[in-house]
Amino acid sequence: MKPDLNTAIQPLVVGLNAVIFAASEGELKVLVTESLEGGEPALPFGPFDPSAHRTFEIGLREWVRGQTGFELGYVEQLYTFGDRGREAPLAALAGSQDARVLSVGYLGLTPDARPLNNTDAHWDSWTRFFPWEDHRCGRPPILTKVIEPALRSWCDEAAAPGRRAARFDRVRVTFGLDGALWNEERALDRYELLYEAGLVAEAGRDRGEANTAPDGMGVAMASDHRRILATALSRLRGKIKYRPVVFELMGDSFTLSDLQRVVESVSGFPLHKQNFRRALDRAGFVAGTGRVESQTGGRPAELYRYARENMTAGTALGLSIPRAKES
Amino acid sequence: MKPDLNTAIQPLVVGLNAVIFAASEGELKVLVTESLEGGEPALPFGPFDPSAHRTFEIGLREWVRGQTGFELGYVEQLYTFGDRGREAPLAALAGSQDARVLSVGYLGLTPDARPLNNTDAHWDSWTRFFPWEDHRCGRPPILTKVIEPALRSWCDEAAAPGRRAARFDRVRVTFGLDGALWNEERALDRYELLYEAGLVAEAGRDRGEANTAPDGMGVAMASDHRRILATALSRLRGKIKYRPVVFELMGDSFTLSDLQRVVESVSGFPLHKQNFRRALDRAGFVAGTGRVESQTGGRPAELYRYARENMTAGTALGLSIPRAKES
DNA sequence: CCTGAAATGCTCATATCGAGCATAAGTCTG
DNA sequence: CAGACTTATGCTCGATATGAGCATTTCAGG
Repeated sequence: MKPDLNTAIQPLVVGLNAVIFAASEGELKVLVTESLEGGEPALPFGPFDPSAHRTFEIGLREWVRGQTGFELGYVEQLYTFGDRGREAPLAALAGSQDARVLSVGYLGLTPDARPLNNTDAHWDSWTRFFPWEDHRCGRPPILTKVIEPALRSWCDEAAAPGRRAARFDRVRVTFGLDGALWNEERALDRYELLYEAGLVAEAGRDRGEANTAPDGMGVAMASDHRRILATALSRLRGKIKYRPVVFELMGDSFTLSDLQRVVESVSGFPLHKQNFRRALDRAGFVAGTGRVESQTGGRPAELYRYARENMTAGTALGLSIPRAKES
Repeated sequence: MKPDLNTAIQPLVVGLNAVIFAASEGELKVLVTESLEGGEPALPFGPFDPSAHRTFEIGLREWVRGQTGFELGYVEQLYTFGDRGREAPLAALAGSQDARVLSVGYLGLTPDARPLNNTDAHWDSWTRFFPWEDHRCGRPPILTKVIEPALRSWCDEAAAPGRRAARFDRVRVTFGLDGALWNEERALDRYELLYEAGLVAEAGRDRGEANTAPDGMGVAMASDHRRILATALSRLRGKIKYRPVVFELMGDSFTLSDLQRVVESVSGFPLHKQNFRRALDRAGFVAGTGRVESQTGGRPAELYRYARENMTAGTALGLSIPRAKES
């Protein structure tokens, strides 16, 4: 086990990918750019310049500031993507056809979808890319009508009966079929399974084959960006339950319904309002400000703020997500 | 936001670091090597060769197999470390003094601490590196006698009173002082705080200054390897609660006490035996095999196995960790 | 056969969770 | 302006989960 660090033979290029989420009007939005040749939307992507940046995070914040004109708040590293093949569309841009492109994905959160001083980029709802993940108005029809049957027949395509059973079991847990529960945190697993089954456009594209994806399976993204986005969504959905990160998406003051709408938009599920509020103040996450918001269409709602000061206690740091039964 | 991917000016080298955990005799062990010049133990480290390896994970599994002669089971990416300065001790080994070294850290789990066909590497208990994290026999004396007072005076050293309060608040939540609870998942935060406060040997070493670390603060590791190890421990401690990963550390059959000892060794806390068992079978994680283990020193214990088949149901995927009061 | 050591079984008070009814306080409509 | 409608907010109730600890079982060893 002696370290034997050879200098890489194939050139390596390292980039930074950012999945930047913001909430606007109770919807979780993601920053995407549409400038690539292929016409496919992409995530903001920037080079990592080792001579200029002391750390990844500093580099990331710097080019986000430069490109969009705003400052990132919460930032966390997601994953480093380095599979061969992912570079093809990007290496061309880098000018070095033969370079292996690694990219370090970051998740960034910012309170509201600010206007951008750059015209290629815009805020887009994540549901455009993962329509099957949005259960706020009940189980999405695409799941029942298209995805389930397609996955079942994908299972049957497997050669051996054992492999068929294994495939089906995976489908079952991942998509919550036949009595299993839909786990919103499994967004990445679902995307990967759909990719494997050839049900998203990237699958055919990456293999240079014809597109076998049905209609309605969301918008394909450049390179493996939709996978990175799925990683970010999964991570955010999980994190929200054990760290008070939602508040990074909220402004200084908000109504509890605003907060609930954002959490619903993140998790993709409708929540039980009263229980959500009970959990909130049991945990001491928020404090009332005394002011009210009257444009609610009903009784005015009190404005709350994030109670940072309470968070130092040994209390739970996560939000409970009490799902409501139906939309 | 046009992608503007310059080829890096400073050479980049990417390595893979593995934190490989195994359980042996109810203790969580980590694979370390002692071969570096500095005399400091290090984590297994291998080059990532982009021309040979299609993915990081394949590369990792391959050199672990080559170096140690065994196959990794569960593998998960931890974090990519790329701060400037971390490379100094490693670049020398790589032969390129000026290269920037990134390393992708991986966590690997394997059922038991197998003998190695390589003599530099050996299995070591993690407690050697983080003695303050082991609360199985009560709060470790080093915390009360050394760390707490040192951290309190570090807080007082801060210039402004506001900064003092901020420091203290951080210390308080991180180390569970003054009524706050000790959260075992914060192992990384604790290590980072100790580093900042100059209480671990790496702090002085990295700044080229004298060692200000008190005795008993665990064994320093090469480069930022102790930080990587802390990352892995934190991740494992968290993961164990919401994915059935402990079983990756167990053999085919085990007694419930074996399982409990491993969980205790991971979390660093003694567990309430009866409640631990109740939680286990409520979740359906394990199934009895009918066989018994008689070398227990008391009533023989039934041997159990991991009930993979139950895991497909929509049940909770995490282990509950019901702490016992005292050792 | 008695004793100590674990393993295993069971109970009880308390906290938490899921569900839903009831009331309050605005806007909107005729 | 009254009544309908909408959203906010308060509260209750039964089902479950959790923390704590007592009791019983089943072995090894003297």
